[in-house]
Amino acid sequence: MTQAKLLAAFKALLKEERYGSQGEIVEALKQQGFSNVSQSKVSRMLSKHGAVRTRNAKQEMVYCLPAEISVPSAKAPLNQLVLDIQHNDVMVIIRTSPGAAQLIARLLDSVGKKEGVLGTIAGDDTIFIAPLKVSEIDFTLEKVKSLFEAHSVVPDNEN
Amino acid sequence: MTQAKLLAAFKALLKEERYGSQGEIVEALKQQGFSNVSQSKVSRMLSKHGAVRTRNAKQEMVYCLPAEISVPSAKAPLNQLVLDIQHNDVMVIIRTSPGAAQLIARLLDSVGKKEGVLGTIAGDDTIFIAPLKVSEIDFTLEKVKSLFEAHSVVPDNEN
DNA sequence: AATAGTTATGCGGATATGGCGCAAAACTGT
DNA sequence: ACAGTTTTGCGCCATATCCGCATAACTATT
Repeated sequence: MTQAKLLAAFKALLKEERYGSQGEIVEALKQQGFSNVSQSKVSRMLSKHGAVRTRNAKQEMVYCLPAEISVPSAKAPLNQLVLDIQHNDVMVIIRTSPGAAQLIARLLDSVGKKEGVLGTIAGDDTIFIAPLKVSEIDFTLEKVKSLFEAHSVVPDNEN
Repeated sequence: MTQAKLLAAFKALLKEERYGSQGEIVEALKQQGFSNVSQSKVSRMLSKHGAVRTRNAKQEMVYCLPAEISVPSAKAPLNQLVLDIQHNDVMVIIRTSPGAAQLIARLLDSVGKKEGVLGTIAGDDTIFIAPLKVSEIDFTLEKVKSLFEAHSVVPDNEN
């Protein structure tokens, strides 16, 4: 859905740490083709995601996401524990909130081969995922991402 | 709320392992004063909570809850990881889904003294909680319970 | 303190989500 | 095949969330 893409773009913008007003964010998003963005919507997105206004390297006041949500709330969904999904040619690496890696890894193990996950190993806040086939790591990556990214489509639920 | 009470009563009934049909469950719940229960509702509650039909000690087919929800879903709230809260005179003990103890303990630490939590130590699926004051452990217990038992609805069904 | 730029929010309407009863279909064991 | 039991599609309703609009609140500067 476009909603998920908007969110991704939104977060990416914040990561750049160079937008000083909500108006600029609206502008940037529209530039990317998102038409349904208004200042009030951006305001709400910002507060919803706990964004803060801080000074970047140039001493400008800019919006950014807090480095790390140290402690999620009791009613937050589990996928919020997944902070980042990286990969190289042969494995996928997930960073999680501190202490959540074991749990998330267990979840990944449970979906297992259907999602292209051969196995996982988890520390405190990091998980290594071995893809079922190294040559098809893109498949694994996509499956893993869709599992955690904000309300993805869940296309296959069948045994 | 009555909804929460219904759920609690429902789970309690299943724990007894002596109800062999959905009709019996409806009957038992009505007996307890819940009027808004229908067979189809029970059917949906059962599947939503992953109840299974199994044989009890008397070899009768009865409904019961699986011993342990091994892996929660990605969009389930964190409080669903808390499976049980016990206590004695001097400490509170929480059991969690496997691998979730570290995470939940961290959450408890973050609420800290305000909620009567002096400190925690966590293994894989168990947490020991030291109350701020042993003499006021009831306070701690209540706070901890309310933190997680807000509502234990499981938004988890697919297939 | 006035001002201009920026942000938060109350309001009302639009959507999305989830729960529910009904009834019929599907299933189960005998 | 049958009677009891369970599931499920459908439509309806309650609730929650989202959103644009307009305006109030706020901030920094002068």
